[in-house]
Amino acid sequence: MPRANDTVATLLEEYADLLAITGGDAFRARTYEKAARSVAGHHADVSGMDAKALQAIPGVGASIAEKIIEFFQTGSVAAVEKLRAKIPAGVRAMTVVPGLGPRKAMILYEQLGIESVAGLEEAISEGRLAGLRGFGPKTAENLLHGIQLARAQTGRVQIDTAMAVAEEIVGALSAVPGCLRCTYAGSLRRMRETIGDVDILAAADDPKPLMTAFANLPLVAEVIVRGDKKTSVRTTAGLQVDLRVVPLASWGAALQYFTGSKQHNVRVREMAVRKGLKLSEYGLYKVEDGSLVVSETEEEVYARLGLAWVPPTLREDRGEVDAALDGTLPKLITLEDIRGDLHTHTTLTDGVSTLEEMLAAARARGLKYYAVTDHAKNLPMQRMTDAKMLAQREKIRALASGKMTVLHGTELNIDPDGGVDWDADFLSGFDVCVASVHSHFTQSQAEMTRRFVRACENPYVHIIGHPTTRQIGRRPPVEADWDEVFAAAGRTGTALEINSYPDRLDLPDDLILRAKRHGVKFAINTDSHSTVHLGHLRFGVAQAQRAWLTTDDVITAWPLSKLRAFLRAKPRV
DNA sequence: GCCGTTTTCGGCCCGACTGTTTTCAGTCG
Repeated sequence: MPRANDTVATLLEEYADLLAITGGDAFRARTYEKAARSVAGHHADVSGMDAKALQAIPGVGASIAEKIIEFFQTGSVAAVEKLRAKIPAGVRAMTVVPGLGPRKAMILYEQLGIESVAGLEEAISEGRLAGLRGFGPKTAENLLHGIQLARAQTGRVQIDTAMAVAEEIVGALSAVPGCLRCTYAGSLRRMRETIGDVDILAAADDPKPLMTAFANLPLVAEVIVRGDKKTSVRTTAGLQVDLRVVPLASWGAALQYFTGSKQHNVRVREMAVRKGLKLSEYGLYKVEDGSLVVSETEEEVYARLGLAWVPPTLREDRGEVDAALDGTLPKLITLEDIRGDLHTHTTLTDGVSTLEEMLAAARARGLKYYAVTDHAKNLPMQRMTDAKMLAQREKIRALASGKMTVLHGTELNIDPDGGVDWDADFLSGFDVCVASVHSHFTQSQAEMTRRFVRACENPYVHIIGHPTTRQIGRRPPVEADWDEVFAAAGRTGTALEINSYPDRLDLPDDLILRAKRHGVKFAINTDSHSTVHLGHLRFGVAQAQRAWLTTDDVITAWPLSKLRAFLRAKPRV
């Protein structure tokens, strides 16, 4: 089950959207949005909290606390149900289309009766929007483009969503009597950035109890197919999950087979054929007499083919089979190698956890160093000032103690020309500066490239944050000549971020690979806005693995002294 | 609806961009 806080946050978000669509007080809608973010980022579980405890959460007052309690007691909230009855779910769903907000969605519904993305697409192609106030030809064109963008994402979910489902199922099935082994495989084990469906693999002598337990899990909405070897279900959130049960003797071969990727497996099976062997999900066999060679562990299967065991994150047919053959697979960076985080926020800007809470949570995770990098002043909505920044620095210096070194930094805004928020004098006061693009996403490729190159050339910019600025499923990456940007980063000693946030994962793995060829170093950061986001680090590390990175490549895996030397080297550019 | 060493009422994250309008509404970060 999802975290109770996330369930509540989803409900509050929906209520905020419905308020906005029905044209209620905009500030009221925003209040619910804020409360949703705050609840999602709250460290303690809200289920079972009383009104007093709930109201201690910032942004939650008497009314929202009451609704949360009502939700846990009755399973629903009357106020939400009332608005749900007024507005078809499809109207809200239409606002996933970029450029279509609540006001326009409501106009489309009221004037034309449109209540789905498909209905909107049809209406546009039939020209039915013409004449509708506020919907000119350019708007229609932009909406069509937005629909394409939204559609490209359908059917895939963010990696954290899939992981939560998979870990819950593995946990539940592992407890079933007779279950000998259970784990997730497929694209989730390879840690692809989004997941189409979840593959669960289990080993048992008798698959029936596992299949029954699986089909009866609380998160299962529908059983799609049910058999002895395989059962497929759809979860209440619409995610397809396949369970395959194999004999323990086939475990290794099955795990290898169901982890994929398809292209990787094709390459591995070619190796088998050349050795007079045949590889299937049941094992590695001799072609001549059909006798079983090995099948119990993945390591054995790879070894018998003359290959080193290939980490799942590398299994994409990007040269890993050859590397496994001649023993040149990299020693991949792991979660345990990470020593620090250089991009995090607090309540001083848009975080929902205080400085003290963030530091305590980071310490609890055993980080050796941690940079607080709240937004800089040129992002107007953050209302940052020089005085606030300096006051935060004083506070950090006063709080700093113990085994974790706290660095004071900021997340600068790269303006359209490549400049940043402050002058050299003020910038020199920071221990570390991340610089990110937060506006003017649609510049030409040449302008965007120059913008990034100039930012790299700034002696006070140590890290470029979430370089492509994409938001998976919502906003495409900006267009730049990445090789030119990477060359500038390499030349100037500017690290590029691997942002671990599940809807960013930015740089993506293919661009990390390209950047590495230019000698670029990387910072795996969480961009945490709450203590619970610190756990996203695993997803950033996985993207780094997929790009073959080792600890040498990642500055946040370095000891503090080496990191400091890297940061100090920058102003001499 | 929330919140307060400016306020228990009256603000609230502010500004830019876009397409549409002929003075501005909606969307976005």
